[in-house]
Amino acid sequence: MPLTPESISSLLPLREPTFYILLSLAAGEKHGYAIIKDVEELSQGRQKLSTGTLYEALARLQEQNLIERVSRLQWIEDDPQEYQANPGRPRKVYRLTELGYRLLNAERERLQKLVQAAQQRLDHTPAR
Amino acid sequence: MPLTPESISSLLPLREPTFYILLSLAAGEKHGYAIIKDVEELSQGRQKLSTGTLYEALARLQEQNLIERVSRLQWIEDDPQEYQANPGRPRKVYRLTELGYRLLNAERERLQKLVQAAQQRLDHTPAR
DNA sequence: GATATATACATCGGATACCGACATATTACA
DNA sequence: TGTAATATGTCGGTATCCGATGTATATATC
Repeated sequence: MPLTPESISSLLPLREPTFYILLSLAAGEKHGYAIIKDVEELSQGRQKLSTGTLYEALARLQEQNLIERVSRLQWIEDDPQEYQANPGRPRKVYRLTELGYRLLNAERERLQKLVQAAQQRLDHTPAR
Repeated sequence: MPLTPESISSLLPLREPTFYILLSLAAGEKHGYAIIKDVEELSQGRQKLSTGTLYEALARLQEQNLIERVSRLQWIEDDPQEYQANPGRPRKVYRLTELGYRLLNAERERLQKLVQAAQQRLDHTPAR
């Protein structure tokens, strides 16, 4: 059952891998395996997605209407050169939905407030 | 088995409720129920800890050597006025350990970087 | 044409933390 | 005696993560 825009905050907080997956897709549509590599780079090696985490998350996010499949398989419409440079199993490409963008932004804001609150507490507390 | 300082990063990321519990204790030692109320205020109503979450987390964090019991029950050494103003079941008071402080700081730094990375991505991405 | 290699997708079982519901303990006060 | 307030503790269900394992498609090499 797809979610309505109203229920955004009920999906927060996102767990780390999920947040990174959405963040990766915010920069442009990608297929699963590319997300794994992008997230590792984006996080400077801190977040290595396991395939289990990734593909389960993609299925879940799709069901929640936060991401959607780009209809065609990527390699089908690639030109031959591009195709030869990217052999292998056909790819499934995903992109953020409008709702996905909003969720990602909501989570970013939430994290920002959290960090600020933590900053305050820790700064105003005598070092120990 | 208590953890060594070296293993700090293996405990990250913390989940939201756990982070708030440690953050609450960073401002001074507290008993469990007080943490629940403090976190609700600290998070401006966003994080309401269930008792299940709280007391399970306290047991876990203690085992991990991130927090420790203050030896006495609080009400025993309270002066009578204070005692009469705080009736009820005896309290168990906790405080952060040195390791707990370091973990909390590590997590705050990690979150800060995450927020920055997200900020960059979302700012450099065409609005949609 | 068999085998190896690289890319990519998918599923499964175990582990962990969260959560709401429920139960219990201590004291004051009517 | 019983009710309210404060506080701690336990249990079963659930969601997500994660590593291990398996499968699919194509190229290259022998």
